[in-house]
Amino acid sequence: MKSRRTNVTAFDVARLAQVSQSAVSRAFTPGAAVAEATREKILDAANRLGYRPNAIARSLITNRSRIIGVVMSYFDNQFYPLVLELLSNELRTHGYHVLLFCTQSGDADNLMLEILQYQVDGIVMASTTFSSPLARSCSDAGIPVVLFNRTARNSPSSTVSSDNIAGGRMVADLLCATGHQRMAFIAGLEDTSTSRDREQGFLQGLAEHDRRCYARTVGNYDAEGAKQAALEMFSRGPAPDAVFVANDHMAIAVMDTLRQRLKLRIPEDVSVVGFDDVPQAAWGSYDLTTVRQPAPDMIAATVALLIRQIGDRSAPPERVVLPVELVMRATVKAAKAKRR
Amino acid sequence: MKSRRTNVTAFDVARLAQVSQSAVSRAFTPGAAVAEATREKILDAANRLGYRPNAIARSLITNRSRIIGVVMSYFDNQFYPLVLELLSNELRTHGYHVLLFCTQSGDADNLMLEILQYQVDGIVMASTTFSSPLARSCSDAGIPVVLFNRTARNSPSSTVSSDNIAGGRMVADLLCATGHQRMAFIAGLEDTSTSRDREQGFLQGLAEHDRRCYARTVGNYDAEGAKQAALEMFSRGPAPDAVFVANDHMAIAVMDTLRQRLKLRIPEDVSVVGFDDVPQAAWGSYDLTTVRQPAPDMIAATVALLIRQIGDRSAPPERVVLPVELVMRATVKAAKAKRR
DNA sequence: ACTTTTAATGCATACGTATGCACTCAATGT
DNA sequence: ACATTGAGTGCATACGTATGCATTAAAAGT
Repeated sequence: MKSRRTNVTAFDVARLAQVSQSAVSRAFTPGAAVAEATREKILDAANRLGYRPNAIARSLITNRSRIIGVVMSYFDNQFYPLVLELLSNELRTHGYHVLLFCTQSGDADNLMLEILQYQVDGIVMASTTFSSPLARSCSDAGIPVVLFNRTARNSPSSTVSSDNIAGGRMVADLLCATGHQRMAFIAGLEDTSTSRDREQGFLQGLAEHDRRCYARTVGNYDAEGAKQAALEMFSRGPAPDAVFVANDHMAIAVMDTLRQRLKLRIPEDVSVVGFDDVPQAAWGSYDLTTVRQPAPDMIAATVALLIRQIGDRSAPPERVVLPVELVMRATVKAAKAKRR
Repeated sequence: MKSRRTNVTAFDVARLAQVSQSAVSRAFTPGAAVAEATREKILDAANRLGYRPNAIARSLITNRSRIIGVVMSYFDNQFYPLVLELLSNELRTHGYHVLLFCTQSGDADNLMLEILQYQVDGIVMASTTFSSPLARSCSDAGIPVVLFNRTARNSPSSTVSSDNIAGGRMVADLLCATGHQRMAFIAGLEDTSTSRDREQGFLQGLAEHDRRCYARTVGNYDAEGAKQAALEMFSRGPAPDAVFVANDHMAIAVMDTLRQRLKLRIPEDVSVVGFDDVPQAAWGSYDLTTVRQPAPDMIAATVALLIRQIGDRSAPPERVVLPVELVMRATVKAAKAKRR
């Protein structure tokens, strides 16, 4: 019937319930001073009219949008969609909602300006970082920022990640303990803390066993890149007998390449280890030994951090690092029981 | 320094640029009447102060939030995350942003009420439907709703899907042409239009070749469910020699189960066909023959539809159906060149 | 040179809600 | 019986922007 959007306002409800607009507002504000009788009268009228408080108007006056901006990319790496789902649900239980921004590398700064226009109460940057000036401007504006699965040195932002260094070291320990000789690493994006830390931990772990990394190529956290990196790595000299790949998404592409293109058996000819423990790692065709990131804990920490900092704007940034766990499956050759 | 959120307003900019607040507003409104000189003066002042228009306040007065509510679930089926990414990007090029709601089946109605509070300009429901009364209340409120990858009979909502029926028929044609004898179907969720339509098309296609469906179980669009469905299907009587699975996500789980648990070879012992063409279908270990949904086209149609209906609230709902394409890979046994 | 049109600008108001303040009235204390 | 408290309520205003209207200045037309 009506061509214009039919906005039922608090005034309409007030008129029907024979109270003031203030009373209506209070009826919808938990903990506000309203008599139980009038509250019910108001809720009744509201239902009758199909009234829902206008979150936009509410945000304007409270200066709280209850919206969290989330910046994310690499959706083809299943880790991130699942994180997004967990994050959305966890935020929802705390009364917050997700305004989503996808970015293909680079324009994170422009994107951030768009986010800020929406007066978000906080920002989660997953698989992305942004320029220091911008980070500072958020900090100045009192908007908490959490870098998820990334760390940054000179940033005023908080950080939630898993212990990538320890994870890398675990892989080194495992491969050494199982008697591998030529252990290689396929890196993700060179400028990400995850790839750097996993590599660093791996190298440290090898060093503790008096070993060095036998070969290294770069896959840029991309399936196609990983395939090329694997081919390159196996195209010269004696082949590695173990490859640590910086994440599962690449590790799976590497496994396919080793098997189909190079006709290698896993783990008989070469062992493969990944990182993240995405669902596909457990699929029958891969059964990939990997390092599990505690996604639910990371999300819980992220949300807790955000909420604390929203409540207290002067709270200092924190850096949360959560423990990882080695998941033993079928892509690492067991140690030979040899005694000599 | 300042402990409160430091909100630079249009008035601050106006004062610095020695103009009125109206002028500032117009400087940021494309196509508004401002002299080029003053516009530059204002933008200069805005930059100096770090001013960004407050989208919340703007929404309040224009009655346009430039936010689209997106409801989505089944993130472990890679099809949906990728759709989400495409959708977000496409909307962004049109000046819209995504408010994301994840739902684990059932509470779609409650969720919708939360969405409506945010005065979204439109709603996309992917992999979900909601109650008719609610659909009607959106329609009454003049908020366009697009059901993505779902169809609904008596709904006032628009609909974008691919031609699932034709897809199912293509699979039937393919399996018949390649000489299969016992062709089976593993369904998704029984109450989804996608599963029903794909099955219906499959059955019609078989009927046209004077064939019937040899066996049928239900996997509920879930990996574990698909595994059980496959085991059940192959546990009694002569095994099927071809299985059409309602989507790739399940088809992959089925392949793993057939190979590892039942020691069957694909396609020598049994052919498998999926639906969607998710990235994993092309992975080396699967190389799954499947029916491709034209995700980019579906997204483009969705956004176009939304924008048209936002512009003209009285525009009638539309039902867009886009063509699918058979992607031949390696999981269907080629026809024997037999003449007798 | 005078009128008519057009472009820029400012003023004032509206969007829908939350909240400080003042007020009423019933309940409690003495 | 009176003072005191406290809970409920309404009034008025503020949040930051967009926009109709009136006004002015400049350009265009004759």
